Amino acid sequence: MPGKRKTTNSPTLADVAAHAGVSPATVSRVLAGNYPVSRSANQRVMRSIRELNYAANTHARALAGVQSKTIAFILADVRGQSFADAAHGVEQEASRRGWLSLIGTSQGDSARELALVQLMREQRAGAVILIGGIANESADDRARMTELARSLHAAGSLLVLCGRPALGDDVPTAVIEYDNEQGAYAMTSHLLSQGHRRILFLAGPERQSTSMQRLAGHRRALRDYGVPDDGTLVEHGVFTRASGYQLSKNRLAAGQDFTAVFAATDVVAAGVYAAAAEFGLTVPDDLSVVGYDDVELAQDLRPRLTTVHVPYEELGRTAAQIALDTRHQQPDWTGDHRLFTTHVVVRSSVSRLG
Amino acid sequence: MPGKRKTTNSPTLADVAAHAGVSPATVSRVLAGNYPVSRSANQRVMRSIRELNYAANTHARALAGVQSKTIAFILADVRGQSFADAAHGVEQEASRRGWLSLIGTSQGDSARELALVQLMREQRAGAVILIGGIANESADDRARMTELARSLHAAGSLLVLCGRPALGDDVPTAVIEYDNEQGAYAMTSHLLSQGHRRILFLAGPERQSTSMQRLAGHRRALRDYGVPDDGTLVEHGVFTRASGYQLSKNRLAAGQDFTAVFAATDVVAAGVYAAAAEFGLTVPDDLSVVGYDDVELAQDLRPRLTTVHVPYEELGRTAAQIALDTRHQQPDWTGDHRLFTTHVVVRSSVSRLG
DNA sequence: GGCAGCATAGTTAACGTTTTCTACGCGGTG
DNA sequence: CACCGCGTAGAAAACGTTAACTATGCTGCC
Repeated sequence: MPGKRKTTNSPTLADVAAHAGVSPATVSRVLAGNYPVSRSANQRVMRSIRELNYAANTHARALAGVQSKTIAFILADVRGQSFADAAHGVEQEASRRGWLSLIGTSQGDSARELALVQLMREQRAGAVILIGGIANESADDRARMTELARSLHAAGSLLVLCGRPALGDDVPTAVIEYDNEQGAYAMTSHLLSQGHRRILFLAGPERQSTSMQRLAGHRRALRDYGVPDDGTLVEHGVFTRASGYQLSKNRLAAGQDFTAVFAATDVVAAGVYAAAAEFGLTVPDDLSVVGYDDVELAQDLRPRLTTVHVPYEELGRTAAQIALDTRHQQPDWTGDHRLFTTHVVVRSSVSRLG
Repeated sequence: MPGKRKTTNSPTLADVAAHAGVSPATVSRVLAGNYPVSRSANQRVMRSIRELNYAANTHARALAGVQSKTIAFILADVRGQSFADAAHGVEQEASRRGWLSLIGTSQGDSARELALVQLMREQRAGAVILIGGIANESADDRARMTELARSLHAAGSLLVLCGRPALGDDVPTAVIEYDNEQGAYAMTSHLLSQGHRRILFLAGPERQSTSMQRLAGHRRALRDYGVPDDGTLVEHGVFTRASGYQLSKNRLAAGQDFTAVFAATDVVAAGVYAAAAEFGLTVPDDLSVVGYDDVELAQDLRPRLTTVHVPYEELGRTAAQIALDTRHQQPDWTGDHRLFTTHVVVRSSVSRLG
């Protein structure tokens, strides 16, 4: 017997039409609701849809020319609290408008990120949001990303940089940033004003944008205060608790030649707390510790952590808003740029010296 | 002048073909690599693709019959550490195989979850993974979810329940669970063995599956030890730090008639720590506290939190594996079921009484 | 020297929608 | 009473791919 070609099939619009005794066009119209359809036809169609348990095929729909309402976002890792907050902002705003979110994780790798953006482009995502800093981005990587931004824009989509520096003035992207450098500057100033002169800075990866910006802010503050900065008080690691623990443990084992630690991230600071405890040091009496991000954890650490507040969720929400609002711009549009501010949240992890 | 219909357009496969001076079929073959193509044609096509910056249209591809390699997962909120861990497991396994992840958040709402599953079905996702418990699920909701599971399965996709009880024996779903009830039983037994008799249980929402299972385990342990359980030592809230703080603060203000608190979640326990501190109570001397989940935070709380370990990331990874491996089953397939075990991690937040 | 068979290439019919175009009946109007 | 317009319906042409057929030179072998 001649069977159907495919074995597993969902009912199609044509099936519904046949079942309801109308044409496919009518079913489509009932679904879209943008064309007059008689009461009786409408009812029959709705009934058939329910009985056949019909689900429209998004792919066919997209091909036929309807926006697919999918937004993409790419971040290093969903497990980081700050990333998760930003992702939540994006997702919330998107779903509030009935959009679906495609997600990809880059592990902070530039090549993988590029590949993901290309994948999202193939999916015809309405916008692609890049969340957080990126590491080891070569000039070539930047050129390719720029090209992707242009392609996306030409296709009526949009590349959005969230928490990351712009690609260039003439690149059609939206960038939603926060003042990373300024936040670090303010924090180091705070430490300095409390009398600290030897501050160990626990940075992230050497060539990671967020890490570099925070380190730059720290250094500028040192310079402005005329505090020597010979680079021996900077350690590079990754943005994890384990890294903060290991790095500070090593330095402590080698002899404590600093009175404060500025961890590039709150979770790194948590690692510092753990190491300090192992050496019998109490925070902040024996060692002051500060972080960056102001995630919930900062309030659970004892003593509560002094840190820099970053409005991650708002950042994500704004990114989604801009992404969804400013697509389909003029061909010569060259971007939008928002800068959020950060501020120091003083809690109890810094002592006053002298 | 007669312009093109659409204003914003990406180059199509036909454009590439024209540019390279070959037929569309040849371009498709070069891309797929499943058919012999001459060296020269191949090169010309690749060159044209690069010059035009071509990106294949996934929708057209999917329509023409190629699996779109998209997996969907739905959870209550990306911000929870345990959810994030599970999501990470899913995403990692998916992307390792070259699949993309669609994500949706339900805020723990059953109706919204149902709507999301339907949306994912319309997207023709290869599998739909539901992560974490669900609240207020009515019998009707369950019936509708069952129907969706069947539709998904009939279409060659699959519904996967991760960290949530099965829908029924004859429903074609994969379920990846951990022993929620047993973990709570073990934890309460531990508290009991340390001499605690009056234990305040801080549960989640009244009709939330995870919360109910944990509470059930707690109660069974109480029963087995012959400890009275009149329900006055159970409070319902939500799985947040704020909820744990408020609930325990209220009870403490009313007079402390318990020696230990079993928080349904580690972050709830963090709230308890905060409240205890406000009342001048030290953990564990004045009050023992335990949690559930064993997220990273448990190690940063002071004293370090005794809790129940749940392998969230592995749960997520396994869900994705099963989802991707066991699609396209026989029509009469009725599911897969995995049960992970939990165990108590003893740290320093419980004192020995008597 | 004819022809089987192989390596390439092009044609064309799907795939499941949406969206023009047409088409048809019918009530009201000049 | 002819005709216009309106409300409703269907036919058919896209949309951008893939894959099943055809088609066309060649190579080499009997």
